[in-house]
Amino acid sequence: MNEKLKVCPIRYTLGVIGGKWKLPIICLLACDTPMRYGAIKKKLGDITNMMLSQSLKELEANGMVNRKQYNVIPPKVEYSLTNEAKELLGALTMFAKWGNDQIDKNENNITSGCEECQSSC
Amino acid sequence: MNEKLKVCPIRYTLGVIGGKWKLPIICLLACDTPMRYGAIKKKLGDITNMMLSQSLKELEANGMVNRKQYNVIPPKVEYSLTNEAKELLGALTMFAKWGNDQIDKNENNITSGCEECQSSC
DNA sequence: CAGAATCCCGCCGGATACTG
DNA sequence: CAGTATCCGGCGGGATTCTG
Repeated sequence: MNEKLKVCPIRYTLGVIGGKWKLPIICLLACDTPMRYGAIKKKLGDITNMMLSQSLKELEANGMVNRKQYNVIPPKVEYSLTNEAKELLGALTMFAKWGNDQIDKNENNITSGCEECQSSC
Repeated sequence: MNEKLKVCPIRYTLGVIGGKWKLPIICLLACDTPMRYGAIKKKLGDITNMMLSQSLKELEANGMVNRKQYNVIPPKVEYSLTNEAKELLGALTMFAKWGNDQIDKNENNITSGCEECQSSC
């Protein structure tokens, strides 16, 4: 992601939101209320500290999340979506709609909530 | 993809178009002219037969491409996008636009064509 | 021409333990 | 509370070879 290469913009986008956990995190933060590290972890349920901190770090590096650190003890850090990230939500909604249509078409007895991020996605 | 699971529709969508080669293939076929196996391979350049046939097969299984086989010798097979796939192109365009904006923002001396699929994506 | 079969490697992501 | 450090297995994808 940080090399200066000619790259397909779609693949660039998928690189930013790709991987197993970034999308669920973005969905969680889409509610527009800053969330603490522990709260995100609790919502996602089975993510490890390793994966969560790494995913958040990469999302931050790509300008997707704001990290606000309060210098208190015990530590408190809040994460929220950047405006750039919010601009992606529209496209994600289209993906969700398309995905739902396909799921309904292929196998017509499926419930279509987002299990991982526990939200509407 | 074929298990009957509650699944996030966005992740379902990314599952369908995910992987290294499916997106370039879709971009190629987006021109709306059916393409032969060999033509796709030639355009993509460095894809192996393994990856191309596997990607096409999975795309077909997920209702993304039509496979038209002419029973002649030597074999001739043409691939094209299904209507379902075409419904995704709008969302892909949004992804491309967002990706371009980000690329321009982060590193402002980059050309933004799609190197892999040789098309406008 | 349009693939299938096999073998193999890198790395994404998981488990566990530790810390300011 | 909010993370690091280290080790490790599985699997996505590549190289090569073969065929109807």
